Amino acid sequence: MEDGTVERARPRDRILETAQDMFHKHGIKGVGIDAITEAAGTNKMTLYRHFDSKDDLIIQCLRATACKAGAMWEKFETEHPGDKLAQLHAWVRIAADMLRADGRGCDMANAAVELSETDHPARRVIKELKEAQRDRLVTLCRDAGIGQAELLADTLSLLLEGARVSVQSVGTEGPSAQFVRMAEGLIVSFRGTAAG
Amino acid sequence: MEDGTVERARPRDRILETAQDMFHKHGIKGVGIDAITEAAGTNKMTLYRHFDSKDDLIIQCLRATACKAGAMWEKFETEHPGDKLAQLHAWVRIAADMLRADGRGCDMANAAVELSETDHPARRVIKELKEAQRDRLVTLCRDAGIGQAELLADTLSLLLEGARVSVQSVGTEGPSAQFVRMAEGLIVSFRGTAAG
DNA sequence: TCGTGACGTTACAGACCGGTAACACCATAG
DNA sequence: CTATGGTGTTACCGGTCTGTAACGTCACGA
Repeated sequence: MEDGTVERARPRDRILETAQDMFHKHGIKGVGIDAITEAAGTNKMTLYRHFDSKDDLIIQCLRATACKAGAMWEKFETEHPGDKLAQLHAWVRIAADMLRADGRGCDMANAAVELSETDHPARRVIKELKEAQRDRLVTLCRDAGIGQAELLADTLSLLLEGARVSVQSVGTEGPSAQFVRMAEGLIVSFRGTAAG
Repeated sequence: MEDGTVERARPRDRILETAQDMFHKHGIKGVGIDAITEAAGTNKMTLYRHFDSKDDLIIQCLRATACKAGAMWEKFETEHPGDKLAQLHAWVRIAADMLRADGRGCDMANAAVELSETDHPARRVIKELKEAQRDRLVTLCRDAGIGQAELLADTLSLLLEGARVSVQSVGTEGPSAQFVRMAEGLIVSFRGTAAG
């Protein structure tokens, strides 16, 4: 038991991984259950034995993606232990790298756009995960000695969110190309007015 | 001829108006042709006599929406003739009002998220319209005497784009609530460093 | 050896989708 | 009166979608 080879994980894990990737690339409404199961090397029945519905799969995918993103935050701490300001700059750098490399936006934001029904079960999950994401950035800003930590965190959040959407509209050469300059300028500006 | 009553415009106009509204509220992939024609008080055949395909309808809707947005810019000029800085502040105020009232983001950005196929015919239209939008804001910033006009315009663009997405994820009480404070702060900051 | 549970296969239901064909209607212009 | 063009109606095509039923297979553990 428990061989857990990388190339042949359990069906549930393969489905989750494949669905995350395909939802990210093609959008939630742009990919069907059949396409996911085929790409995951399994079948529809097995998917529905592990997930109640497509909506359930969507939610599990969002949680899994958020979990991966959470791992990145731990890397900030290990690479710059104790230096919160360096971690904030690392956040900016990682964000800029994603902008350049990815071409698609944040999975949660994209899902919120696609799932316009106000009572869709995924919406509360999106809100929950996005708020947790915000709290972490606020805490980082505060620990980095920024006076108006909430305002800087929210501004950086909106800038990144906007940049990730802008990339999808006008590409990487558009306004998002200036993201690092904007973010670094804001950090400098907020550090200047720090209320220690 | 040309009675053009408001309550009973020509079918093509009714379809275009209804489609814009429904695409905006429910998303492009969330609305079918049948639903549009029924809401517009007409039928599918009439729609396909005026539009080549759903993709064509999407594109015409995007252009119509952009045209309406263009009318807003003329209002800036009539309400603050010659005073470009006042027009810039008016832009911020209008943007904030939309954030509070609308709940759904920019139609072009939403469409870019939904239509992930890189060769979708609407994508070049989205890019074209978004670039025109950016050019107008850059020009306004420059005419308002801002030194780094492009950088301010791009920053404001990303902030608004991000705010409109954030509203869909976490609602109007999230980071977008600080939009005015952020935008006004940026304008002040950029005016301070103006290179006349 | 036998049972059990996870997984695969096929087929299907029921709904919706975008798009088209054929035909009926009706106001207006000539 | 008649011709014409815009419109409405019905029915349909082929495809795709989520989700389910029934059955077969296979590994593993008791």
